[in-house]
Amino acid sequence: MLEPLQKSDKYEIISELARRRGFFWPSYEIYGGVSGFLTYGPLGTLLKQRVETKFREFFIKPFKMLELESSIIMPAVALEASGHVKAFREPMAACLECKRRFRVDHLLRDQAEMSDTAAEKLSLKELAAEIEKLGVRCPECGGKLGESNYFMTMFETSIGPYSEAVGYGRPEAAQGIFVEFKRLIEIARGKVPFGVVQMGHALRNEISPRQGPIRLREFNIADIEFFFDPKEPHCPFLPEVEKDTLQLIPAEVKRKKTDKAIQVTVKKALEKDYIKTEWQAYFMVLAKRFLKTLGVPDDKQRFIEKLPWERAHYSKQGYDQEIYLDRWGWTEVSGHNYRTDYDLKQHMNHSGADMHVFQEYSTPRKVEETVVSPVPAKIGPTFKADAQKVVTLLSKANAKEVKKSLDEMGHYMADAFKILPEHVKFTNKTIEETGRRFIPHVVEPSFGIDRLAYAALEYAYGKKEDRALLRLPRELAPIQVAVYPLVSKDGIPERAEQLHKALVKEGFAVEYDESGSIGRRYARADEVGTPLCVTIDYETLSDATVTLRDRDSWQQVRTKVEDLSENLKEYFDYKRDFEALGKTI
RNA sequence: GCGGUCAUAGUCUAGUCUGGUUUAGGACAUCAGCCUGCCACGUUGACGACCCGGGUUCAAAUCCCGGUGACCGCACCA
Repeated sequence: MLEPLQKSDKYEIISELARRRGFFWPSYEIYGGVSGFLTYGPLGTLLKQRVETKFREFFIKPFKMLELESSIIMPAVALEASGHVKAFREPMAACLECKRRFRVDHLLRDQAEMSDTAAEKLSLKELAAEIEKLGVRCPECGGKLGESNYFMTMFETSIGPYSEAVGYGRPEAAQGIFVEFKRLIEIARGKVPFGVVQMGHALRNEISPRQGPIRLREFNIADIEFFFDPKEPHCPFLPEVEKDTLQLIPAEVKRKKTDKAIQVTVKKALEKDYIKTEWQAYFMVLAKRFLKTLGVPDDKQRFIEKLPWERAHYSKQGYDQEIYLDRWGWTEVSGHNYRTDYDLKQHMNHSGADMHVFQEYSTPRKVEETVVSPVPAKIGPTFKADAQKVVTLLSKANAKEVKKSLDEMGHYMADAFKILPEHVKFTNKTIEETGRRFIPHVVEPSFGIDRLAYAALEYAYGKKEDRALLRLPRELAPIQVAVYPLVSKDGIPERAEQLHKALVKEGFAVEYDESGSIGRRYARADEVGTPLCVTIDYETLSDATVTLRDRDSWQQVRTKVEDLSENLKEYFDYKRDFEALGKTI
């Protein structure tokens, strides 16, 4: 009864701490703020860098993936090709009575039982006509609906001062990879499977972003595009992970309107066809392990499949990786989509660039093939001046079609020219095929970096004796080591500064502070997740030893200054625990 | 975008209803001293705020209107 009505949730606590200590805060605060934009302060910038470094170690290095930085502004042609210009807009209409706004395509789906894809294809005029014809009404108050308008969810701009050229802020980093595919595959020396990664900003003009670092208009994304041969979809690393379990909500479970996850091994998920491609399953396991290293335990993670109408336009199968956050419940942190060859095909068709990959067979294959060849001696007299054209046409013609036509109708039409059997001859050839050409398929794990950084903070947050503590994994801590003189007199600060400099030189992220009492400084270090504090005292002056203090246990050990750097390196590489850093005090 | 609630230093907040008693009060944090021999010690001092614009009034942090932003609900989140 006496409990406060609204207990402040972790988001509130974290964002207060984040503002105060410089992790992140809303941008443009002095002008009242603009929602959907976030500024990373000094500590947040470091934290985000650490998350990205971890990401590289986890996904890029082991697979020799290529990392890329392409531009954020994209010309309209590229995004028209990718389908985003069409897909990143929503037809919306307002109810004339209650003024609520709705997505028109959703209304048609729900009220008129029109399929989602059908509704998507309609123009504004056609939508209006359908609404009229089918009598679609406001689902809330039953009022009449007003005119439909598109809301464009990409940021639009123009490129160059006088040009009419339309550009958009990229809504995903992925397109930068597809657009540059030709160069990338060349750099990869033509071999699939291979992965490309792009981390960077992406822009989406969300209608009403409201959740701090969780939903931003400008956000950090890490897209992996992993290209493979659809005829060789086998993932060789699968045995390493197939016994790992995933909390899964496949579409067939989700349709039953339950969000109870089933626990299955990767192997079973593939057998049961819950996950359609091995590579995707593999990356889902890695994603789960990755989140664990950021501090999110297994039981706070799950994967939920997107139903067909929830999926992005390019996706054949999609799972969201969700983690549990105190304020928002299950929250997406990564999306795993099977994009097939959709994007490369689209860019190939629109740009004319060849996006095929050639893969050599281990042994060349012999292929029997019928070839049609023109007979100039007969064609010349028949077609006279057009003879050369006819020869060219016939040499490009498909032998099977020509034969079929001649067999069935007695002639074959090459454009407007009527070809008779005597004009051609057929030969059987054995051709040696050394490989095949195909457009690679792609699975895409795509992470929201801002959400990851936030999740790391939320899961690190805790209290010890009423003091706030960030138990960040040691490789994520913005500041690795703090150097403190026990008191600020008798030459102790000088000795401490000396040590501070030495550690900086060794490459550690070190902080030095001599203000206030030692206890206060420890408390401050705990609050920003600094795992270790080094304290210089009178003993240091006489025997060159220092105390090391552990953030989580507040225990202390004593170690020699000369061993410090080496010991710390091993500690941050997880080769040594805190207790092994010196003699327990 | 709609409806409701709200906006005071770095942070949390008192004051707003009932305009003047306010050079806007406090706590914590920060900074400068003194003190201090290992966990937010004590002490002296300093810095620091009424979201923006308009209106009502002799007088506005306080009342009214508009804007911006935040929170909650609805819608949206491909």
